[in-house]
Amino acid sequence: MGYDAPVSSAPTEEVLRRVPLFRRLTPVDRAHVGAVSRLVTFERGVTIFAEGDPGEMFLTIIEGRVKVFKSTPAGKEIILEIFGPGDPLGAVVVYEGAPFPASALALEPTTCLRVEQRDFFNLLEQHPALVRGLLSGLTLRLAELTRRLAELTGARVETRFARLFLKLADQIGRPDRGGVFVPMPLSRQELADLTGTTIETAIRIMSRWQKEDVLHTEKDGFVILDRNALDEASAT
Amino acid sequence: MGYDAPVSSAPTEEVLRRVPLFRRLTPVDRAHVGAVSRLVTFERGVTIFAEGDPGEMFLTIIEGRVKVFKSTPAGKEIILEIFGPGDPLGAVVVYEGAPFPASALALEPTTCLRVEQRDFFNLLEQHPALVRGLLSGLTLRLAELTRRLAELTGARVETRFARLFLKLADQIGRPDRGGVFVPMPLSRQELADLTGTTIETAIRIMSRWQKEDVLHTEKDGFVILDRNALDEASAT
DNA sequence: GGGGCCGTATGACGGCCGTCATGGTCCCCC
DNA sequence: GGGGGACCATGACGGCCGTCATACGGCCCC
Repeated sequence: MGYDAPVSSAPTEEVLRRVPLFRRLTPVDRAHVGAVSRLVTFERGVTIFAEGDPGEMFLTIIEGRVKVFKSTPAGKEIILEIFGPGDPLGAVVVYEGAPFPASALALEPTTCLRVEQRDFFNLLEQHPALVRGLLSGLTLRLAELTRRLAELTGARVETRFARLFLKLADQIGRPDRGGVFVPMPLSRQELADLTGTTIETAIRIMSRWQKEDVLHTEKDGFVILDRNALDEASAT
Repeated sequence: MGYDAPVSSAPTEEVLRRVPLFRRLTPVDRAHVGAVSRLVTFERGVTIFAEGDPGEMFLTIIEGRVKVFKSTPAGKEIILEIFGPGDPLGAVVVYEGAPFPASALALEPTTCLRVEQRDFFNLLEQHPALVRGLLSGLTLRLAELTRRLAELTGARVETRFARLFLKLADQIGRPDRGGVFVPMPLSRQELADLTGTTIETAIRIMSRWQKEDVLHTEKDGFVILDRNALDEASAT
């Protein structure tokens, strides 16, 4: 097996059951899915697909974290989403011919389930019920993007930071280390890309919050110590 | 027929043929669509649906212009799209239970074809091919939104204005009045909402361009006189 | 005609934040 | 140990642009 290409192997039934889109299929139908799908792995820092690439595959994250981002006309990059296990990648291009509108990069060692576009189409025809899940996912994605769009406008950077951490806290936070621990390590640059600002501004805000014991940065994530302060900042 | 409710009537075969999603159906199948759809009209300034409303219908614009917008947490509004004849409204909520993520308002006297959500679902089951069109539309919408998101970030307001007018020129502009005429009247406030800025800044930019003969505002639209200047500003 | 409202227009002011520059710390690798 | 790179940090400066205030013309309607 080559080491310059992603490692590829057949998925087990147990793995398929963990993919939301395929969960409701009968075991027999899942076997059909398994026959046309492969497990692929990506090392940290590897580009999974790039903006403009032809959308010829459908991926679902099994393990790991992936950032989906887009470059601005000025050359900076803005992070659209950070996806984790169970999230689909490339559902956007399920109909033929459309190129990926954004790029995806593995933030951690990542394993994905890959289905070629043609096979995926056949699956959809055999199982129209899958379409419901796809539409549902696209819809949620659209709603989330419109929300982000509204947020980016006019709000101060600090406000956007506060909202970002509040969202992370609600999604994956858990009580620990004297506050709410968010187990997602992000560099200052990535925080800047998530909020649409520069690294210097990101550093300034994070430094101040560190000093004021609002939010501490740790090796493996962040600890929110003063949620009230974030609520206040997010309201401004 | 009540005057406090939108006027409603049955669509003709000719109207149905003008809806992209139904164009490829056989006349017989279109008759089925016609049986469950109604033509509704909205006067200028009327809210077609509001953010948070339950998504219980699917609309397609037959005639008129509609702005789809979302309010920011600060209470301002940002225009996501301006739709015209043939464009779908509410395709976002085709699966049950999701509320509209944005509001829609008629910019002109507008006629739409309305299909109730339940009927629309039945249509999809009978004609799986329609799903392809829906997925396609949602995908394009997503790509457009990600593009807007990338554009909004970091770019100067004047740059966003230039890009907006260049896009309008490419989409609906035609040579006339000594330049490229864009037949879409938009108030300064609407320009501000489209670019995510304030009305004062919008006025300042438009006034300067008016003086410099880059872009003239007229009753029924805009005339682009110096496309080079816009190209230059959009590159900054 | 006058009053009110809407859209447009213009100026003053100030602050957020982007840009540039510098430096520190940690880690890897030669 | 030294060099280099990645990431974090801090200060100075300046300009874009948001906010506030004011004014003017057009239109509707009493």
